[in-house]
Amino acid sequence: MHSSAEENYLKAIYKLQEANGEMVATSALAQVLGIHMASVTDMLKKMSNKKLVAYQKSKGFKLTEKGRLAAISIIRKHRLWEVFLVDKLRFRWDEVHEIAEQLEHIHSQELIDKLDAYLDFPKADPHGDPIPDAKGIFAINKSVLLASLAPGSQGKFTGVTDHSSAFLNYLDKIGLSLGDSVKVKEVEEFDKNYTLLLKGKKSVVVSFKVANSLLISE
Amino acid sequence: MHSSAEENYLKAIYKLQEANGEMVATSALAQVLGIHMASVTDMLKKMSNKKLVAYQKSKGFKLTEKGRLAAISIIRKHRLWEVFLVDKLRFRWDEVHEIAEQLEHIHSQELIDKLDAYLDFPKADPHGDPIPDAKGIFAINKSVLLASLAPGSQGKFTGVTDHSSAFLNYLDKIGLSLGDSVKVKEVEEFDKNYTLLLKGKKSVVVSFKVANSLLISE
DNA sequence: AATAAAAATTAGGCAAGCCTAATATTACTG
DNA sequence: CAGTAATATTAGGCTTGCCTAATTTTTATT
Repeated sequence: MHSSAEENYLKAIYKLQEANGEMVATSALAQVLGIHMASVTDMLKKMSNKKLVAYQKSKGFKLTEKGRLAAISIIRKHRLWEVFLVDKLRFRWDEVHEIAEQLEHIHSQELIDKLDAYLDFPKADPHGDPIPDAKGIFAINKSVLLASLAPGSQGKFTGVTDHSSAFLNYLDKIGLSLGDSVKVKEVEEFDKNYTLLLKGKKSVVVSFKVANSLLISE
Repeated sequence: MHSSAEENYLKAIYKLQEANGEMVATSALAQVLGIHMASVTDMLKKMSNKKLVAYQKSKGFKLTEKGRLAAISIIRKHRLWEVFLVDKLRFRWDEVHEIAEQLEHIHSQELIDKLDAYLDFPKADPHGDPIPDAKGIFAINKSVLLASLAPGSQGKFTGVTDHSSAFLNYLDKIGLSLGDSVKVKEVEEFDKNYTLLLKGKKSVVVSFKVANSLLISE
């Protein structure tokens, strides 16, 4: 079994690879984990010996298949626990991340399988992030960033890329919830502000920063 | 916040004090934690500095009030998680201990309070062990060991002192469940075997070892 | 290409928690 | 009460996962 530290590395590398392509840099990892580069070098040497990551000198490193499967398993746990916290324990969607960060490190295959069944095999967590099944397969997610849409396009709001409390609370405040239909009414050239039409009625203006953190499907 | 290691010490010391009176010996703790005495000495020095335990040289040590409260909080978490695993996730009562050993170290007061409410404020875990409330108060438990009862006495089976899978499976096998009424029909002088009458009908013969692990109330 | 800046690694250290071996203390027993 | 056994403690070490400081390698800039 892997240590919590290793699991956090695996998860972070997985997410960096997803976001920025194949190879991941020591510095990028150090930044997202909030630790120093020397420590990352250290750890990656160990994880490389365990065949969880593969080096390519002066190109960075990436997960091996073994590492990828381990990472997905952790992500699965994290997201299932988030569903539990919101659906069953009635936490708000902006409160669950830190607790799930702890729960994801509980080691028990049977626990996570039973939790999955208890939650009725959810396909996405409270932030719209897809939950891989027991075999590590994601129900395909073809969402795009709202910021990539042209005026006139519309779709369904199905996820966020910023999981901070501040951002999630802002969405609550402007009345935007997962599943809502969203239409891009106008994009202001000058400041890149987006004017959106929510659920076919309310209109709100959001910054590029916000538009770039919203995932739209369909 | 305390480390998992510290929490395990706190819990173990609490249980030893409960079982054997005031002072706890280094050797006893080393034995139940499965680590060496020198390590225990080490750790207790640190925990003593943190005012979690109080030394009395050559008499052993015991929990301070601060330590006692911390221990009870961990026990509360452990037992609530056990209820969750059995009542909600449908684990068997002999499967939950190891998983709860991990879950008990999750740090979030809000989580445990919401879990408590979700489970409808249970007073005992699946093994009959009392669950302290949020203030650390136990609903009083006046159970006695079945092995201390004279022939003819009867009561309700409300708990166990042995939480091993082997023992719990044995109870399942002989058909003894929490809440059942039990009458001591006979105690054999020679080998200390107990003949019990379960639920007023079935009669079973159990060893002293078993009788000494069953808690009877009422 | 020379130089500066950025990225990565190496070397040496530290705290937590464990270990073994050696020593000291306390308790038990004849 | 001496001698042994049981208990405890000290001393020195190890691994994990982090740190700082120094150095090397790579990349970017002129």
